[in-house]
Amino acid sequence: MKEIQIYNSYSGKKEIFKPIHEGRVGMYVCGPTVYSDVHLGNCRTFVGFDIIYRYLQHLGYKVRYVRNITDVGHLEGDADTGREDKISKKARLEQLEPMEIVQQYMNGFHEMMKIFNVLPPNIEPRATGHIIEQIEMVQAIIDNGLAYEQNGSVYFDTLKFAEKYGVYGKLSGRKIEDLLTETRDNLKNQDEKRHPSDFAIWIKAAPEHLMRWQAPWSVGFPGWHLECSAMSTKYLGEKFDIHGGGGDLKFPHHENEIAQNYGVCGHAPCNYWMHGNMLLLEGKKMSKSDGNSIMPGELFTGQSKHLTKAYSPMVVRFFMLQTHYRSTLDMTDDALQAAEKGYRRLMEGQKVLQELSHPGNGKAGDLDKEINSLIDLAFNDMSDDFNTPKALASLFELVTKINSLKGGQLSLGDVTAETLERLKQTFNDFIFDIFGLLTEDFASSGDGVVDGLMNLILEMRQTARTNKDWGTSDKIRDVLKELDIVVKDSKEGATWSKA
RNA sequence: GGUCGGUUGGCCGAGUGGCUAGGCAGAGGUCUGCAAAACCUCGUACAGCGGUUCGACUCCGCUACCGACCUCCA
Repeated sequence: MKEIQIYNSYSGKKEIFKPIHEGRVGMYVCGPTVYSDVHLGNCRTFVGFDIIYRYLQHLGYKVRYVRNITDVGHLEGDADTGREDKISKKARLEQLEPMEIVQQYMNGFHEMMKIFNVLPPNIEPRATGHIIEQIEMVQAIIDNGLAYEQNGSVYFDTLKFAEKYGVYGKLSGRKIEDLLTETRDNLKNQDEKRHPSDFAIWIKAAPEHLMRWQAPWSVGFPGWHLECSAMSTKYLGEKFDIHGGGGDLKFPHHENEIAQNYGVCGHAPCNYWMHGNMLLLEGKKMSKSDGNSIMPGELFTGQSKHLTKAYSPMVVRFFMLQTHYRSTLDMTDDALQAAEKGYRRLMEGQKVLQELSHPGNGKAGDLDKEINSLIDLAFNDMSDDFNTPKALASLFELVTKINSLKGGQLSLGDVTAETLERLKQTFNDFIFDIFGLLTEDFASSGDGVVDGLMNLILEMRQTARTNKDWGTSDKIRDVLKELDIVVKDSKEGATWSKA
């Protein structure tokens, strides 16, 4: 199997990927909290890990991909004062059952993932379905002396953890000494925690709190960080390969997750931590709570002050591929327009390629070699920490070759049949399997009537052209153009597409 | 304030101690009845100031600006 390198956020270095069990990968990615509609920033993370999932599978790994749904335990605002779970709050505001809220937004999330052609995970566990496991985990942490109970709530003892293992803060680059000195600044918070950095793993429910379960300490609900520890352990084991999520989850979420796993079994949950970078809008992180966000729906309709036109889901997906997952991506209308053109060029190249047929007796010269090395390069780039923009660059260079082969600037006689076949296979693999792009048929409305009419019109225009009746020919082209239909003439005849 | 990251041509975005990223836009050309498409050629970009080096956009330091995290966040 091809060797790949992964940037490990925990070590801060690229490392050669070695799965725990040969040929298999266990991957856990933090999913959304379903208390409102997903925005585009959320989508970027899941598209990013979708590509990783797809590429690992393409390489032949058997991947168990677990992505959770957070449907309880995610506290609003300051956990010390607010004490209200996001779902619960939304339910109260909207006078709905919490599960109704969860269902509504979970459905919306799934729909959006489908629109972006994000593959569903193998397991999509929900926090509320794993309360027992979480309670057991709390108990285990208490038994190991790393958590304490206070008035029915249970807190993780970060100081003890830091003393015992010395790793608290490593993922997010925090220093334990800083945590210690924090104490005096926080005396004002007359809360139940022994130390400000301690965090709740079980929370006693206030009387008005809707989501609640019976536990040894109180009737309450689990802390946010706990679910991921419990569910990843349940489905992937105490130690698995890759844990991913958005970069904004590093602290406190992932840091605390690591602490919890140590608290239960004395070691970290996974070997590789991967974090996707943020999607920016107007140079600032896209964030719902700051009001700086675009919803996918706004993008698809173009109904946003940030946009001049609508963009299709695949254009957006392509747009995301043009940037490495670890870089921030600034979304602008200009950039989307460029992506749209690029996406179409790539897909058109793919179409042209698949229509090429080899005349036989091709020779393996420089062109042949060049094509093969561009293909190799594309795979090597993907294997180097999933460098999609670089792989894409190679594909675009190949698109130029493909167009030249079609246009006659290059000859298929200089390419072997095997190479052409390999090229076709590579494009299919990359575009559909790895990048997960879908064809948006610009040359068809999906409506047989329109296609039929268009064929008729183009035939009539061809007749006019044959008779050198340029007036008629150009009129047809001009009128179609006003209808946003572009006619392209070539040696084989005219084709059309929507602008 | 603390920690970390970034600053690449008109725009978006890779990457490298000396060798073309790529996409979009722009200029010229080929093809074409014209146009579109396609193909070819082109701009010679790496925040600023120092340093290391035969050589730095790439390494080091300082400065400026931007961002992320330190609260809930993908």
